[in-house]
Amino acid sequence: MDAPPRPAPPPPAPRGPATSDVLQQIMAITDQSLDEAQARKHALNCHRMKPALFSVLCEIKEKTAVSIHGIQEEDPPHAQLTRLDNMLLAEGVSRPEKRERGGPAAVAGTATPGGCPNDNSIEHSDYRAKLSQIRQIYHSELEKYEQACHEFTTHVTNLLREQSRMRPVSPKEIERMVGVIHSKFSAIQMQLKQSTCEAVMTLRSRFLDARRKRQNFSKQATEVLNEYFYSHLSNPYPSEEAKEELARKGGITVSQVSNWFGNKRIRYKKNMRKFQEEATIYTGKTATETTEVGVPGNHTSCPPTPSYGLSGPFTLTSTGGAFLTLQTLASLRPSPGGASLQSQARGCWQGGTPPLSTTSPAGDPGNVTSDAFH
DNA sequence: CCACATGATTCCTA
DNA sequence: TAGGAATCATGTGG
Repeated sequence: MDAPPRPAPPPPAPRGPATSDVLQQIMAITDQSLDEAQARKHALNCHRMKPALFSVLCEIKEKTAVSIHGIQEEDPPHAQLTRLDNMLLAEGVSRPEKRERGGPAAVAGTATPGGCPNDNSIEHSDYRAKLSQIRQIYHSELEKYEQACHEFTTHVTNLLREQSRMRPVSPKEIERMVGVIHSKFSAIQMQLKQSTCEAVMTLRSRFLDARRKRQNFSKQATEVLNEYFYSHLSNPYPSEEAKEELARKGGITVSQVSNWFGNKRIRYKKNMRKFQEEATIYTGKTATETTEVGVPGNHTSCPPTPSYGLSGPFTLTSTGGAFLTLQTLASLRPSPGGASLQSQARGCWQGGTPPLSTTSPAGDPGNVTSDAFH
């Protein structure tokens, strides 16, 4: 039935027998020891028929390679990678660590007008430290991956080049292999980027977005704010400059100053009786300071908000205990020059309506202390 | 644990 | 857009 395959059919082509001979030798190599194989390899390399055989193999390879080409490539995870990259860039992770304004000074003077909206002094610096940690880890890992990728690529390329002496390996094939390696490594990189993004997000939610996480202000901050508040009781609307100054002095942010004044005004108005004692303390305090420094109403000595002007009501309130009486007095006082700014302001803000535009905090610093004009 | 104090946020208005 | 009012959530003292 089945005739055994003929060992060597005599093909007409002149190189027929030679080819099969070489092939047989190749096959035999696997059965031999390493040294033997090495010697055989060398012999094969020097064989006069080697170039011919090689070209045949190349031809076959060329044909099969086409079908392989179609299979590879065409996977666009680029979109996600771009997203991750953008995210990391936006979070400041991708950048190699940017130095922010003055190191230690940044803690003391955190009032940074026009700064980042989340500039919450200590907490923010803590956040930055953690972010910096993440950044460092990210970059070191990235570097490791890149190095590994490079090493592996070089290794594989060398291997293929080495092999190209034995079998047909086109430069294109090497290129393709390098591409495969790169895509594998970039998949790993993507994972790294993804987990870094997650870490940053967690950090954000823990620090910056923890809205309700609050800390009571330092004593100094509270004092600075209270002093300003009670010395400008007739118009407790600090200008932007005044806020900045208060923020600087209290080691808090401008928005915190705004919050504080907003809360204070409303709580004071709601329960003046409760704040009476506090008012006495601060007005008394400012009074002494006034005599000491000689700049009433400006115990915070904020240059941009020269609330000089021996504010009528303030001068009076500075006598201490007569606080409520003074309020009444102030509101009843006829205003010289027609515009009873202070009574207006006072009447307004305590009466539940916002201050008139004439005394609006948006005005120049001088207006803030409109009570100082009398 | 509770009540109160207080900083922060949200919504609304002028 | 700043400020008022209400509310939330945390800190703090008893």
